[in-house]
Amino acid sequence: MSSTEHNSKRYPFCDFEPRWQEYWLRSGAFRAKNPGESGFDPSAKKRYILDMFPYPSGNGLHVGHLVGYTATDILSRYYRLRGENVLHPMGWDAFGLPAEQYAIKTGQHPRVTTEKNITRFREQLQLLGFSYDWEREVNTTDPHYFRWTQWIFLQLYHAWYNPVTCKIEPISSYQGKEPDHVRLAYVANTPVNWCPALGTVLANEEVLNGKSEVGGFSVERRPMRQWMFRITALADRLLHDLEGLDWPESIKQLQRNWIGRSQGAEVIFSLQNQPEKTITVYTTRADTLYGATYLVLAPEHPLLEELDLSPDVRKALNDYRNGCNAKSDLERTDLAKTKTGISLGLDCINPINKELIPIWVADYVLMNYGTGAIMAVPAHDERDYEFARTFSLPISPVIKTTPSLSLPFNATDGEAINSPLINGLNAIDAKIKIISWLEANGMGRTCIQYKLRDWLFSRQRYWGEPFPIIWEKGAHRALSESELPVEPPEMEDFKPTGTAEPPLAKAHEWVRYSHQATRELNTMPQWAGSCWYYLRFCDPKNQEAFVGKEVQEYWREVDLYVGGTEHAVLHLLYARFWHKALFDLGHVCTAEPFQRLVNQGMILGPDGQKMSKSRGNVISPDEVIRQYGADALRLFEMFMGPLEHSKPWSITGVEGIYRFLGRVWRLILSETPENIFQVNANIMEQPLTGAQRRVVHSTIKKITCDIEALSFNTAISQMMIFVNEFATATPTPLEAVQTLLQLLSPFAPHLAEELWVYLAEKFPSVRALGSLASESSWPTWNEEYLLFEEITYVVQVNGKIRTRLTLPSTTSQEKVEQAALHNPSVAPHLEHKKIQKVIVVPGRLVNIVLKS
RNA sequence: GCCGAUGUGGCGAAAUGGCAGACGCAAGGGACUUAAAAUCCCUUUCCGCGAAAGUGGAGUGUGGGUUCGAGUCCCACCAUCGGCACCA
Repeated sequence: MSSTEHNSKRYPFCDFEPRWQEYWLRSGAFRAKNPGESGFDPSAKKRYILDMFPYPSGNGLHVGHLVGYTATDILSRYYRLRGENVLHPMGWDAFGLPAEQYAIKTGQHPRVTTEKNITRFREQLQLLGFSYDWEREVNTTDPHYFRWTQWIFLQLYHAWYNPVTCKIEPISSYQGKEPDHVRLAYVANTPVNWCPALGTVLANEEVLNGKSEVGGFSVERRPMRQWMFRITALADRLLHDLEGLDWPESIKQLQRNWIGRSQGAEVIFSLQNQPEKTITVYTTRADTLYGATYLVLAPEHPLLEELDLSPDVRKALNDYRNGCNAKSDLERTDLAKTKTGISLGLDCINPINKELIPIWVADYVLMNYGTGAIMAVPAHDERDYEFARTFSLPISPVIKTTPSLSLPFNATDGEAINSPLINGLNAIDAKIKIISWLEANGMGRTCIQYKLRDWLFSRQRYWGEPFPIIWEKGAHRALSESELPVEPPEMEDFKPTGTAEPPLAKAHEWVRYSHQATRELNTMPQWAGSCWYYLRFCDPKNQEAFVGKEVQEYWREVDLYVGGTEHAVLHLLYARFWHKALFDLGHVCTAEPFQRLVNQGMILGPDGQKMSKSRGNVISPDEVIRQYGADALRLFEMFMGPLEHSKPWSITGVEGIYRFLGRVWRLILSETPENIFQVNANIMEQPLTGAQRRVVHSTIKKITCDIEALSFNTAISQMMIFVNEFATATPTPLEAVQTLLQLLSPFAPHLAEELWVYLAEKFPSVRALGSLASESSWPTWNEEYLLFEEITYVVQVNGKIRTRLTLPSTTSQEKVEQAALHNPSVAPHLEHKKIQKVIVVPGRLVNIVLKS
């Protein structure tokens, strides 16, 4: 190749990068072999390395998406060089709202735009030389894929949670009369998050501060008939099994908070004069029962319909409830500062002391947590305190105060007072005593509550998986497996209907399943496809099962899962739930899907702000690759800093990495006057000097350890040190450069592959290691070669460095100490002082401590 | 308010309790060149003293503590970011 052709380039990446990408693709270099396939090696360790698959948006990828993908690619290539069987697939989470909304705007069918976007995403990923096994590519919108999404839905529909075995079991093991009441997938008519702007309902997890997570539209609560998943049945296992996972503590904590387990008690209060009517409250502070001075019901509490109220109160109540209904969730929380409520003019009886306390209705009590009713202890609860002050209700302390505490305090270690049964006890013992009293008297029991709600699983959309469900005479019925997949109808107009009715209602022919039965009109949420895609990757072409049994037992769980924090409680919780259900039903062999999770940090724009189209600071990989090549982009993404950190993009940083790769190129090749590249005449098959051998072996060690610790930035630093070291070495030992290429090949695979071929052509010894860098093996180091003959000790007096001392590494500690004490730069600092002690850290330093 | 993460040069960062700032960027100076690009070399935490080689001191968000020795461990606080938020 002529250098004029690439005269602005430091090395001809635009020639060899596409060439290697094409070669890898064509030769199937990164195919992972399944058990039973020819070439499958049962002795090789399996390793499943997974990226969170992307939603193929119309904008293409930006450089921030590539951080995680590059990291997993380096690991995959590294483990392959170590002889492991690496599963590293990629696919598309392609159902979803943006495609549908774009379709509505432009009239293009979402299938068309999705197909186009996927093509673009795939091209972009291939431009980076990622070593995905593309034969395993999956697409959630492909009928061959969502057939199995629907199939899994049917397994969950035909299952229930058996509270005796604490397991999910086929519905056939249910002995009761109402299987529809216990199914894991069930229909409920409950208040849901309805988003008028999106024309659909949303899961709790998709609503932030009363706004939709997608688009930020306001969300209101209204009762609708919807499909739900009984995820709360597994709340305890979802919580408990976090312990065994190698996930960032912060993500585990996020899930724990979301599940929100709390242990407390239900206490039964009966109404004065209507003893047959009772109110059950939930409290975590049973020890403060004596301090309850009133009781509060949520405005939606069903008991309110049954109570005998004076006409005035009934009217006031209705007004108040209407007022609450009109408020969105956002308003209800915004107005948190001032408490509102009305008194019912009724009293109930505190079971512990038979005192009469008034019943109030207030919207600071939520119907969807606990029992929708609380006992208010204003002395020791901020909210109750505020409410009591607003309405001049009595406040009676039942925990001993100290000078540092003022009302309301909720001390958990305080001593109970004014509470005859438990006076003097601490909170823990007091709780136990109160609860056992309540249980003994039939007035309450211990109880566990979760913040986690059941998962709202249906959406009023077109571009999603239809449910494999039909309705007949008001009852739902599952389709049989042989009727899968249920494909969405071809429709011209899939705009929201403007009512709660899903767009599929407009496909009149499709809707009619039979003379008597109609199809379910809702579709599944985007999470459905991503709940199990990691299983399909193991066996993507299987026509008989969602994943083959033997294959699943081989690949098991994902060993390393890399993605962003934004999925901390959505995808990661939902997928764990499906996985556990499949586990209980015997379809998978592990209780958890993702053993190790790593969150890559965000790449910010060059301005330090989050990359976004509106800020105009989005960096596209295409332009970077055009100027500097894929290897430079890959290497820079990893060199920027720790994988988990967010950091701003810097084009001069890419420049620096590009220079480094140019140095590697010139270390190995030189250009003839005829503009031909050939192996540098300096490179010779000759032994390393002791010092060189130390550099080579310490580099192997550092890079190996750093890759395993995911510290790619320091691994790259070490390569730079290595290159700086050998740049001036004449002659250059072949072993050094060949090792460098092996170490570099997971990071900058194109360049390493290209240079390896040059070396292999010239030197048979290189050829013998592998005709390609990617076909050689990962180098190993020898600890013996890392030792120095001489060691430089730092000599400190009272912790301050006074001199350095170079001694043979065999020098004994006593000799080192003596040498330090008698050193001419040290001696003046010791004059007229008494030495208290001398600390010698072997191989490192001497600290002389003087008496003060 | 609660929970979690992070705080080190001009910037990205590095440092099993043992030489703070490796590696890279940027900046400045030099070499090569008619010139530029590219490449190579040197300097660059701050404050003193020195013509210079040097040399003295301070320094990892703030204040305490443990230790011969702390960026690293402990306590308190501050700031930034992320999550949750009337969850009884």
